[in-house]
Parts: sequence; structure tokens; C-alpha cells
Amino acid sequence: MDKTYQPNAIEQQWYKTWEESGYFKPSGDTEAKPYSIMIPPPNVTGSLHMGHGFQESIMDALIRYHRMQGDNTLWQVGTDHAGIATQMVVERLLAAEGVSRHDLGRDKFIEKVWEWKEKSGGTITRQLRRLGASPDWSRERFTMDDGFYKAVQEVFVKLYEDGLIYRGKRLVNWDPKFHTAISDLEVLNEEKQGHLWHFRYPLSDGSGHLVVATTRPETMLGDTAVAVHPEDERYKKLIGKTIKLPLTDREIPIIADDYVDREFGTGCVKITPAHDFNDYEMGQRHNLEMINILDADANLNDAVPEKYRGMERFAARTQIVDDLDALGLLEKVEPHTLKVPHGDRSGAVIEPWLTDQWYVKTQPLADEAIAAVENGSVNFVPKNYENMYFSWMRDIQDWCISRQLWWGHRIPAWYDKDGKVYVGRSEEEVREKHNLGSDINLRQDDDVLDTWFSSGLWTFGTLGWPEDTEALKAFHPSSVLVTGFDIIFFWVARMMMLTLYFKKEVPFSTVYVHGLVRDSHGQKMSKSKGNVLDPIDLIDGIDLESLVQKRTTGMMQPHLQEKIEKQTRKEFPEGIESYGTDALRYTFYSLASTGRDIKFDVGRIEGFRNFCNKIWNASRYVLQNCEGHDCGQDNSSDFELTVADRWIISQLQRTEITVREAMDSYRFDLASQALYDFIWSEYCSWYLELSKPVLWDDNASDAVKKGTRRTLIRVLETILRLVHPLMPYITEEIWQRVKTLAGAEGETIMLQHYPEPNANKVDEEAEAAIAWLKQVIEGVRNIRGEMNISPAKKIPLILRGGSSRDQELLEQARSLLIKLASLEEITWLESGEAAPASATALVGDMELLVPMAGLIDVKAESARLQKEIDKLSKELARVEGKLNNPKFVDKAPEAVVAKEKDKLAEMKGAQERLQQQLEEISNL
RNA sequence: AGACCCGUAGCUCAGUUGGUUAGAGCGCUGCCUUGACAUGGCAGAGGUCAGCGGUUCAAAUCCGCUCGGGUCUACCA
Repeated sequence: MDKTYQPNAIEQQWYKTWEESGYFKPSGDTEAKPYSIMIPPPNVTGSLHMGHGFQESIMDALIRYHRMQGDNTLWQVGTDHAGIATQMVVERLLAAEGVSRHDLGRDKFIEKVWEWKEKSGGTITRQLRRLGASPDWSRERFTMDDGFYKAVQEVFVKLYEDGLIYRGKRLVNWDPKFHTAISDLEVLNEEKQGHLWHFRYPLSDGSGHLVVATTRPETMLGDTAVAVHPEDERYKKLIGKTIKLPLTDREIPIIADDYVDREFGTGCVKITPAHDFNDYEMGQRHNLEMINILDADANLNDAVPEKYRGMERFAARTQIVDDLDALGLLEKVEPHTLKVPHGDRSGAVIEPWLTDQWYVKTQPLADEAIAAVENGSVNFVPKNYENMYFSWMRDIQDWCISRQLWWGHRIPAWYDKDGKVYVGRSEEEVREKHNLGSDINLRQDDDVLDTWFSSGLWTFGTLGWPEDTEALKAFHPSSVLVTGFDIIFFWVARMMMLTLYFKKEVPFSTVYVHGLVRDSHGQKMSKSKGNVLDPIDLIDGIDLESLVQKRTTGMMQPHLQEKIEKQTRKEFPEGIESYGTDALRYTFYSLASTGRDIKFDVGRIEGFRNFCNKIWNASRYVLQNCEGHDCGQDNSSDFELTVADRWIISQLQRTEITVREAMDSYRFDLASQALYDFIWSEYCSWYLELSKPVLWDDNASDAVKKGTRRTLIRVLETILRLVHPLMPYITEEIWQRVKTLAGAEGETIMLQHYPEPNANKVDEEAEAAIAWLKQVIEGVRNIRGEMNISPAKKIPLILRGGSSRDQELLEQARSLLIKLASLEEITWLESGEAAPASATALVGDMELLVPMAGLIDVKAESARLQKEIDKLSKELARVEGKLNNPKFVDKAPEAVVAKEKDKLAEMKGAQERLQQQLEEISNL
């Protein structure tokens, strides 16, 4: 074995072996408990970012953990066609060649997208493999594969037939850049400094004017009313009169509506039903005319006076303000903060626009989805995300599902020449069902469905629905959904609604919500900030120049390039080292406490790379001492266990309990911490050291040596299985070398049984003995450290004061102590017997004395003792105060009081001894 | 405007139902190339648990308020 662990030497090879051997597939054991996770399908043309890395690592840990427990385990993998995002990428590529999608036409363009999908579609799945992810690749799906077409059509048609999908002319969020409607969720509101313009609107009868305030002057050309509050004394008498709308020749009514806030602005509101969601509703209530003044590009259309036709919306705004000002109708302009809606993909300012769209009537679906969480059929981890889910679900709006895109599931609806709509699974079915002969021309709806409509079917669509498959029976509902809070509404909510409706069961029983991966300063990672880390670079490493190159090419804002380059050179002067997959994964787990965002610090991953190396070297030691020896691999029983053996076995049981509890409650941070502590601080730091005196002792019996070797190798083998779900590669590599010596069999650690704690192996006696031993050794080390005695120098140790129990423990551990503490000899002094000038430490009632024979620095030793005494006195006072408080003694549980009393006695004894030692030193 | 989360060592974070002298990693200081590992070992420094008030025998932990940071939802033209 190499002296240091080299992850890149083994990772890809092991992955290949696993995949080719079919280890990722469900066992198919129908007697076993089923366990399944459906991957949140990443964008097919995407590449892996830290968020994926985090998410997939968590899923893989769960999957491997359950697979090792013998569950019939399925990790369903696949990718999403991601409508807008993908279309955008391909359009941008075409634009670089000077071609627009309209130049190509629909069919050709879609062909191009498929080509792009074939070319780049493998990127993310290849990267997923690098993470060691173990999904069943043979079942990989795509949200636009044939099966999904079938499922989507089925769902659309059924919902339509059940009256839950309808088509209607409504105001939608229109993206003027992509020329498509988008759902409320795809709109981001950004706060911006704007203006509030006050305009005078003259009354038709010439008796004066009203002043309206608006943030969007250009929409005034589409005004069809002015509204005031019905109880507003200022305007009450004007209700029913009309306004002569400036710049147009239209007369519009003054109406009364509660919606108007008398306090805001002037208390008069211009109403533009075709371009504002609130105005639209008011228009419905009052039967107002709707005048659409914008075209698909959000330029002014022919419904406005000639002067403004074809103008861009913001140019029109300026023009209209100028024109009204020229007419003396601009009363004032105030600064005003407002929220401006943007498309989440395009970044364009969204226009409320009147179009025909398809909608899902969500209320009835939402009711079921709410109930499922209320009655505990679905649990969120952490629980507080249920609030978020409820608040959105309870106030849900109908879902606009049509998109004016080309890439996606085309809506299964056809129109005849009169515009009558027919919905069906295919044109043939529609013709047959409605008796439409071949002479009647049918045209399919041009629109496609919102991406989330198909991904909403993910949990059952991937298992073969609408066919009633074995997989569906075995693996649905899935066990847990692992996802970020940012798509609870987009995806989780939609899956809940659609799955409950079509499967009459929940899609998953638990939703584990993880946080966002941020940079080490808590900033969101983004290309424009130049702080993006690529998981693959952390695995393989990357030199500085390549990293700078990567971060500064293809920037949307090239002017940031210099800043990013500087920042990158400062943060990673040596580039990024290769840490390996296991270290990366372990970093994610250690930071994955419930729900909160994680700040990714390269210092952490380095620490866990070192941890891998620690495991590697511990294994080297174990193998060096076991290979070629009888370690009980034949399961014979002629061995003897030392107290150290019994102790580490006992600690192992406790670790297994902790790790299992942590894994079962999604506390990957606690699991990783428990393993780290046990492996490094107990197994490596103590047990390996304790084993040396035994193995190197010529006088030790074969039975004892065998017991120690057996324990070394078997505990190691168990550790590997315990850690495997978190660090798959290093554990497999070492396990292969260890398995035979440990008496284990099998081709892969992946399919071994996950360790189960055995209560009979918990040995409190051994634990107490080793705890005592550690304290003595630490006491001696402390003296060495403080007194500057070289660790190599052998020193005598004198013990004084302790109990017969201490003497017993000493005899049991004498030889270990001598070796581990590097002692010359240990002598026991009867209490009261005079001791030489010594540096001292305490273990319970027992004093440790290290004779200093004139070397002692009286001042330093006194100071050290005084420090101890002061510390003790402080705590002593606290405990005494507590015990002198009758209320505490009366009311606190007996056990707590007893504990405090013991503590008091112990501290008093310790204080006395320290005081005495101080005196002895001072007398020198 | 509502709702939620967070504030613990210089940094990143544990601390599950109140009850050992509040822990870990990184960083820092000193010592050590001891035969698994310098990607290591040993020792050490460092915290009024954001602040105030309350409940309790007992509060980092429960309650209220304040300050600071973050997120989501809904929005007034």
C-alpha cells in the first residue's frame, strides 16, 4: 500500500466495476422491505454544480445505507427536458451562428435541440458517476421519452375530461423576451427605485379634474375607468360621471370600489384591466372594457393613437409623460419604491398580458395535498417547511400550464377551422371520438406544457405508469424525496397534487429539505460573482490558470473579469488540490445539519482528505501486523481478549448505535462526526497504540496476540462497512484487502450487511479501565508538556493516595502504562510516605508524581498548581452554593442532588491534595 | 405587511426532551522527523452562549421584547 491515500488511482476503476456488476440494481427480493428514492431530475443539458453534489451525496448515502440493510432498494435516475432553460441554450448557440429558431422552423429547431441533447446530455450523468452515485442506470428515464409522452397525455386528457383543465383568455405573466406565458412562480419581484407620476384627468363635463397617481404612465392609453373608494367624501359625488381620457378621444367612467385605498396617492386609481392583475379583477367586477395596448414584444400596438404605435414600452412611457406635461396635465412626480416583476430565466420585465392559455384548476387538487401533510401521510424534515407548504397551498392560484415554446410536451388539443377545441391522446382518437372525417382539417395546439407538468408525474411516470407495472407496485410511493426548499412549490407541491389524483396515494412519505450550498463567506455561488466551485475540480484538483480561465470565460458581464481574476488568485494561489470524492462527500455530510444553508470551506475538505489518509494508514498498520498471521479468520475460538480489545469492541457498539440513529433521522452531520471521533480519536489514537505493546511483546501468549489481531482487523472491517455509505471508494478499496483476514466473504462491500450493535458486547468494566488508563497517561503527558520533558525521555512515575481499585487497575495495566507513557518504572507510595520533589497531577483520589530531582522549576510548577486550584475553587464555590440552597435540595430530583454531592466531595479532595502538593513544592 | 430560520471560541459549526467544569474541525502558540500516518503526534491559549426581562431549585436550551443577519409569501395604483 502507498504511504498516502491516492483517491484518483482507484475511484473510477471501482465505479466501473460496480456498475458493470449490476450492484446498483434493486435486489428484487420481494420479501425484503422496499426502499426507493426518485432523483430530482437535473436538466439534461446541465452540468453538475455544488448543489447537485450535495443533494446526490445525501441520496447516495441513504441508498447505500438501505441497500446494505438488505432492503429492496431502487434509486431511480433520470433527467428533465427543462423547457425554457434548454430552448434558451440552443437558441443562444444558434444565435452565435446568426440563425434564429424562426429561420429554422419548428421541426428543424426541435431536431437541433435533440441533437444538442444527444451531445451534451451525458455530461451531468457522467459527473454523477464521479460522485460515486449508485442509481440503477439501467432504468434511466427522460421526461420527454416515449413513456413520458404517454403519461403526460393520459394526465392531460383525464384532467380535461374531469373538468380540471380549462382554456381561457386571462391575464398572464408574459415574458416579452421569450414570447411565452410563465407561471406566477417563475416571476421574481425585485425592488426598484421608480417614480409615482400624478396626472390630471379632466372631467368630461368640464367641471374640473381628478388627479390619479401611477407608476406606469404608458398604460394610461388602455385605461377604461378611474376608481375611487365608495365612502370617500372627496369623490363620492363624482361617482358615475365620466373622464375625458387625455391623449385619446375616449370617455371613461368614474367607478366606486372598496379595493381603493383612500390614504394612498390621491385616492383615485386609473384602471387598466388588460395590463394589471388588480385592475383586471376590478374590470371583471364592473364589466369594464379591456383594451390591450401591447403586442408580444411589449411594444405598443394599433389600439393606441397613431403617434405611439410601435413604440417600445419604456420609450412610450417617457413620451407620454412629456406629452401630458406639455398639456399641463402633469401635476407632480414623486420618487417611489416599487416591485418590478422579472422572468426568472430571461430577466426581462414581465407584462401582464391578455392571452388564451391552458390552466389547471388547482383548488380541488390542493385540498387533497394539504390533507396528506396534515394527517401525516407525508412528513417534512425539518418540520417547519410544512408551514411554507401550507401557506402556499391554502392560497393557491390556478396554474397556467401552456407555454409558447417549441421544446416540450405539445398540448394534446386540436382545433377545427372554427376554433373549436378537441382534446385527446392523438389526432386519430380525436377524429374517432368526435366523428370528424378526414375532410375536416385539424390543427394541433402550438403550445407546449410547463416543464413542471411532466416532472410532476416523476415518481410514478418513471415506474411505467399508466401501465400497471411490477416496479410501480414495488416502489411507489417512494420512501423519501431529497430536495431544496426552492422547489417546494414548483415541484413538491405539483407532485403531491398530481400523484394523489392519479395514484390515489402520496408520491413519497418523507420530504427531506436541504439548504443551499454557498461559498465560505455565505455568498450564493454564481458565475457573475466568480465564486463558483465545481465539485469535479474539488475531486480532481485544478491548477490556478485553468481555474481563472474557467471562472472568467463566457461571462455575461465581461467588465467583472478583472475583479474575479484577482479574487481567485488571492483565494487559491496554488489552485485547488485534488481531494477525492470521498473527502468531498464527507464534507457535505459534516455540514448537512437540518435545513440550513451550508458554507463550503475548502479548509473543511482538506481536513476530511486527511481523515481518509488516516484511515488508509491505520489500515496499513493493521495489515502489516495481521497479514501472514492467524487473526482468527477461520472463526476459531482459541483467542483471548485484553481489556483494550474489549474496550474498543464496546466503543464500536456505541458508535454503531449513534450512527444508525443519526442516519435514520437524516442527521448526516452527527453520523459523520460520530464516525470521525471513533475512528480517529479512539481507534487510531488509542486502540492502535494499545495494540503495539501486545504485538511487540515476546512474552505475550499466542492467544492474546491472536485476540488483538482479530480485534484489530475485525473492528477495522466493521468500520469500513459503517463508513461505506458516506465514503464508498476508500472503504471498498481497503475492504478488499481486509475481508479475508476478517473472516468476511463477498465480492463487494456495497452488498455487505450494515453493522448492527450487539448489546452483549458493551463492556462497562473495560470502558472504566481504559478511561482510567487514559487519564493516567494524559496526566503524565501533561506534566511532560508543561515541564518540557522530551517525550522520548524515560521517566519514573510514583503513585500515591489512590484506592485499592486504583491499585488493581494499575496491576492490570502496568506494562501498557510503562510503554505508552514512556516510563522507567512505576512505584506505589503509601499515603503519608515522603516523596521526592516532583511535578504532580491527579486522577481521582490518586496522585501522579514525576520526580524532578533538582530539575524542577519551582516557580513554574507552583504556578501550574495554583492555576488548577483557582479553577477548582471557582467551581467548588458554585456547587457549594447550590447545595446550600434548600430549595435546590428540596426540589431537584434526588439523582441530581446526589451527583452534585459526589462532585463536591471529589473536588474538595482534589483541592486538598493540590494544596498539599503546592506546599511540598514551596518547601523545596 | 405576514411567516419562518439564524446569532455559541478568530473562522465554520455541534450542543435531540432544561441538570458534569459548554464541545469539534480549521486557524493560532510551544514542543516532537518515536518503527501506520508531518495529509502526523503531544501539550496549550481562546467563549459574560447577541442584548434585556421573565418562568424555574436550575436556562446556551422554555417564554416575551429589543438589536443584528438571512429567506419565503403577498402587495397600494
